[in-house]
Amino acid sequence: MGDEALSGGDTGSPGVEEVLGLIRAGGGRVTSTRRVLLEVLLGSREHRSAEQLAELVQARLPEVHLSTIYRNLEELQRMGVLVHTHFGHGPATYQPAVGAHAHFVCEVCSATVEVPPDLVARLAEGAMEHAGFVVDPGHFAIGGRCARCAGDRHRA
Amino acid sequence: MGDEALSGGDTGSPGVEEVLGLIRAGGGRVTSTRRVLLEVLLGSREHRSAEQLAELVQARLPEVHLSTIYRNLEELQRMGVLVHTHFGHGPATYQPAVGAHAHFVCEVCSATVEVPPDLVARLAEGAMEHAGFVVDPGHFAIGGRCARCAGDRHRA
DNA sequence: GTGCTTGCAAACGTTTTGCAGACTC
DNA sequence: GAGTCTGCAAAACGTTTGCAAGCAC
Repeated sequence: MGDEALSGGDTGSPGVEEVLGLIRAGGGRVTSTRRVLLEVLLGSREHRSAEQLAELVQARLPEVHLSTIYRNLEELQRMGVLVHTHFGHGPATYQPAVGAHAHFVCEVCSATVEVPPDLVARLAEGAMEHAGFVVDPGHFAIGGRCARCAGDRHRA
Repeated sequence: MGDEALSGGDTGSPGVEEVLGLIRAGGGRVTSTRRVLLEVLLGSREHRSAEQLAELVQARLPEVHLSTIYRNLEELQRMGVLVHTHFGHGPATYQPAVGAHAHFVCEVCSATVEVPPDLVARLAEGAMEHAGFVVDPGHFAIGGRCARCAGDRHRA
């Protein structure tokens, strides 16, 4: 597919129609599955699993199959519209590439907290200095315990 | 047999016999599978997948089954002897809890680089200040591109 | 009409689980 | 002997793939 910039001149996430236009420009077809998936996906900044996305799409298009969701997610990632993150166990989660953040994820209660950008920046800077490593801020989750669960020691 | 002399392990990694003693003290049985698994596991600081560990154990005890490895790894984690890490795709990897580090993992070539302790410390400090979040330094891998792969941009 | 996309089913790799027999204590 | 641990088989889980029919262009 093309490697053109996504933005149509605005500052936020690309719109559904923009992405569909890119797909068409690259020789792809615009299907209702793709339109609905993009609406669901770009409509929020939440990260969602493939299965959750399938359910949301199926609310409007009951025939859509999970494997179709996976295939479209893969292509949207190739296009740079989405990124996915692995939260320890459980399924990968997908979110729009624009505005993707790193996350802390609680290993006890699974709560997630966005990592503040300056912390990520400091880590990325250190990684570069130490090892020439370019950190991908949208693609990792950092495990630990959230404030609540860290407070409860052993509740035996 | 083991060629290491690990004793009174309060500063270094616990020795095989120490852990076996703990198992026995908890009502567990000392089996040859457990002894060999511990020797393989504590004998290096490398992180290895369950399947790799199974192969290493099977070199000495060919009958050992993968599911037995998983069950023992799970128990050793409950005991705090081991931790596991998820490296994006692929299987989880296991390493001794003592001396566990965070890792950068290259998303292109899969190379791993240890994250320097002071960087982890700074991140952990920031996480605590920002959200009261207690980072678990042994349980996450940070994606990105290593120096070599970051140099090659798009080789289109 | 061309050929990209889809639904379905089946395979995949990793991890977990149920069970009867083997073993440690 | 009692209770833990093991091998085996099979399932569970998230994800990928092969194929023929369906749809956008």
